[in-house]
Amino acid sequence: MQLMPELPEVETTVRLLRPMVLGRGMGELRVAWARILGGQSIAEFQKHIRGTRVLSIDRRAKYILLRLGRQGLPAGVIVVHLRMTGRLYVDPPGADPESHVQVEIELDNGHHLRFLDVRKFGRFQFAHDESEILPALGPEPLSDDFQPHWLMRSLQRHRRQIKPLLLDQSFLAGLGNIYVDEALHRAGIHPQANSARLDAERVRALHGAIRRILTVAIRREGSSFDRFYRTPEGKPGGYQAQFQVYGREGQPCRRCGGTVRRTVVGQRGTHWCRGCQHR
DNA sequence: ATCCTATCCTGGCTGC
DNA sequence: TGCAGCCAGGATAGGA
Repeated sequence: MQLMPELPEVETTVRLLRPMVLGRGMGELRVAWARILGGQSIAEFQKHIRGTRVLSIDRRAKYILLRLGRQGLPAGVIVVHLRMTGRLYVDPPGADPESHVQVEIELDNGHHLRFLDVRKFGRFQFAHDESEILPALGPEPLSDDFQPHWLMRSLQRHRRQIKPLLLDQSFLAGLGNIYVDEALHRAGIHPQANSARLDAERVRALHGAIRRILTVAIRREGSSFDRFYRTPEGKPGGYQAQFQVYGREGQPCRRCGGTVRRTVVGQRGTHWCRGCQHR
């Protein structure tokens, strides 16, 4: 079983990295797997970042944005996507790099910003402006833009299976397979329910479930099952202990006692409870 | 508009 | 025990 970093894992990464990178100067770049850079050459990337400082680090959807400046003026941004097995962290001087470190940048305090990615699906890209890289993204589920009436209208505008729709980052930004399964279970919605047919009560429940689950998961510093997701401090997250359905195929539902099932919906492994979730 | 498939990758798992 | 083959899984592109 894998863990793909979703909004809570990316948010945790950003929060823990912030004090380690803010204001730091960017030095020598080393790249093991050039395709991680998304087509840009190592030399170009190095030229762009050399002598810049980190002005800010933020999250948008599942992207990490490291904004850079030179003499206080904006000088581009590094856009990182962890995809499934990526980790971004800072090592102190002398720390032995782990295997699968694909990109590292020496910082002006001798530490290294390291991007580790076993499967190499992640991206670590430079752009003059993040708009060159970020695709169209829906609202942030923890922002004020995400309201029940917005969700109701938007669900009705589409007529899609609810799970693939919630995974669509241009619809709503930041959810992935795990938190969608958990949110649908909490809201009592079948993963294949038609988005346009959910009544107002279900939609309110879904809105509340998404907010609640993401908020608690961030508080727990995300979820980890295996060696993949770790916070930048190297610790596993703690939210996996709260999973109601994800990864619990064949085990009893914690709410109704029925058996948690696993099926495939929209080409994704999907965990749900027939007793709790209806179309 | 929506859905489906292939692609990118590697480690872990299954089955023999 | 060893090994070949299968599979997951986010995002995207291209075809139906």
